[in-house]
Amino acid sequence: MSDGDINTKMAVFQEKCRQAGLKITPQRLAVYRALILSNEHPSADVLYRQLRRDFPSISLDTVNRTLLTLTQIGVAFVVEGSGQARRYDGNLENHQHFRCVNCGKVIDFHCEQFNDIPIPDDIEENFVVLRKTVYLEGLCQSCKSELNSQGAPRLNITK
Amino acid sequence: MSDGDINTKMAVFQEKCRQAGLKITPQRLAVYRALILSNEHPSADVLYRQLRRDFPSISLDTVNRTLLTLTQIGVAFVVEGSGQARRYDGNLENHQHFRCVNCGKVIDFHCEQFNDIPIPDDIEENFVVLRKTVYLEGLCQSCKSELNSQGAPRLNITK
DNA sequence: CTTACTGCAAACCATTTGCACGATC
DNA sequence: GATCGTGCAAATGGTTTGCAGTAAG
Repeated sequence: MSDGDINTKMAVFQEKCRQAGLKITPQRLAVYRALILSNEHPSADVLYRQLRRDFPSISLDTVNRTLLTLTQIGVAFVVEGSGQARRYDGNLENHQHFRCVNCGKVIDFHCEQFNDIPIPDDIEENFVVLRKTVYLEGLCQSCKSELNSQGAPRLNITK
Repeated sequence: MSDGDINTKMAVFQEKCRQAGLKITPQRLAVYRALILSNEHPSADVLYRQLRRDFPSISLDTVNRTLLTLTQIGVAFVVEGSGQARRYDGNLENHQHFRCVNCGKVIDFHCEQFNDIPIPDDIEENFVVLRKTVYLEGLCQSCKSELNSQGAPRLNITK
């Protein structure tokens, strides 16, 4: 990513913060910048260790809280299923999962078309693929109506 | 699932245990049975509470350890990313993730074809879909060669 | 009779919460 | 100056580990 791209993203981010009524703090900017500069889908801890170098007073809590905020204003998201208690599936037949971001339920669904998706050549050649699945995230039927009846839903991807 | 189906699965499971040199214990059978009877992708804790009803002496540790064993002999798997520290992604462009089950790294890849997958009607109608992604799991390039050079790899999906 | 499995307790790690101080608007 | 954000400390929840007793092969 070029310096220009980064500056643009930082500007957009600051604008989003203002729109959301969030204050622009050095910590917030630093966490967001570190996140978009990373391509390793970092955990809070990884970012924290990194940020501490340039920002010795930053705390892990702030990193955690800031990352949560970033997902809430829609400038970041949580990598598939991470941060949830480990869940097991004993059904080895080909199927897909939908996860409700509100209640955490994982619901099976089936779709022929999904099973037939080919794996890209560059992956097939250099990696060993053990599992392939389509993953959907959103609101399940009951959470959808629950949130509708409450008015403005505040979607919290990490819940 | 019919009683016949369950009995078949239990028999296959016992055979797999023997092949893997694992002892057939009442706890192991109970955990596996509870898992395949559940369609809610349970966590260890959920299974534990359920199992305790019929098996008051079972411990949460045994459930945890047994579930790990089940993934190792290939009769169960861990639901996408669950059980890992929460990881964040600040890249909102359409892309897919490959997760290495050995080192935990999450690697981005791109594939036009994946972006165009339609969401099944029954999901589209009853759920709110906020994110759609193809998720691959396996061994990355470096772990692949590392494990090759070590001889028989013992794949541990949860690591 | 040997080896592996289980249950318990303690340790560990990631995440959350309450609170007082400090910074932003 | 009011409100929100931060850092600290403690609490919580999930998972792992070491160990001694117990059960399976």
